[in-house]
Amino acid sequence: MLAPMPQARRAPESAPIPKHAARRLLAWYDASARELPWRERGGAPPDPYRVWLSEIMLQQTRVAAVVPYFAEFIRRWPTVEALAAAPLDEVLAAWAGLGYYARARNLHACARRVAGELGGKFPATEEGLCALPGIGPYTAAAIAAIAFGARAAAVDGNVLRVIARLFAVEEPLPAAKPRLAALAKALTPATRPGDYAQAIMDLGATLCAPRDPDCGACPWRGICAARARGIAARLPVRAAKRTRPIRRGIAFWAQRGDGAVLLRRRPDSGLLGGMMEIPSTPWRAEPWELDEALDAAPLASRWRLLPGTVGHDFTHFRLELAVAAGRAREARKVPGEWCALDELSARALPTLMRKVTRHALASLA
DNA sequence: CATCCGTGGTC
DNA sequence: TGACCAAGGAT
Repeated sequence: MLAPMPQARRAPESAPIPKHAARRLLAWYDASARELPWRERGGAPPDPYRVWLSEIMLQQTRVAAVVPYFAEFIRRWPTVEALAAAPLDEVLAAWAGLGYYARARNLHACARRVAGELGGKFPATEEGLCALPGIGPYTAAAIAAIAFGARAAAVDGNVLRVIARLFAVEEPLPAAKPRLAALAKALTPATRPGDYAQAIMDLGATLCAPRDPDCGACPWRGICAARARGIAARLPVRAAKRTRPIRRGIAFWAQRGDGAVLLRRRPDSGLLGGMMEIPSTPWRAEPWELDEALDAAPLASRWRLLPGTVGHDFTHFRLELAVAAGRAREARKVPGEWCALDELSARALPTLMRKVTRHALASLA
């Protein structure tokens, strides 16, 4: 029987770590760093509250989308104690439009933990941070490095891409993540780890972009294995995704004589958890007939289907929502709550429901 | 590990 | 226009 051949593949621990890579990146960062509201200038010590808030908002969300939300949150709740004292519903309403609403619920829960049992102080270690709601491995490392100067490697999507290219790792994600994370950690310097964490993410967000990377301007152009082999643009390799199914439903736009609209609160967990909505049928693959949908209507009325539909793409499915309009003749008790039209903007309505509102108002105008 | 969570930008 | 994907976390 033949003995198995030894693997020719290099173990990750033995991959050569380029000398001075971190120093070179930091020099590039010092010369090119963008000015962002949560970034300290002039060597002022970072405020862990601001670092934490920005990192939660930046999860799977672009800088441009976060900037106005960060400013508004800091204006309304300048400290973790202020945020902890706010009603959850106000926090959800302020978060509306930013997406991934579990982040807002966890944000609030985390603020209460820190302001309460932790005496207003965020933990300074990755382990301590990771135990808090809404803080996972990436965010814990980012806060530990940026706010507390710990030598922690914050490995996000940008870093995975940069490292995959730097070492020309062709193994597909997500299987390659542990290897890439180990390489990222080995590359992290003991000096200025917070600036380094932001620098490598900045590199991924600007020059080392997913497509058409600007390798000629990269501080690592001389040491990048993928660039040397001409394969930078097609790394990292990702496993194929499946196509999104379509779900359909009918939303019920119920208006009272005074113009108020009927809203309903969604369950605390799951899709759009804790947010407000226009009541609707369940969402399913098969289209609905209006007659059949009336079983799910929040009240009896002469419902009529408005022309057109509202389309919205979630991560794992596309939703096509028709809208039925009806009048509530009496002020009798119905499930949910009535909301005046000019107060809708202040409610915790996710983007999908704002689309429904816009659609209904345009059709009825 | 796979799946579920929003939204907006980009080509 | 459809597909990709972004400073991820919870389950």
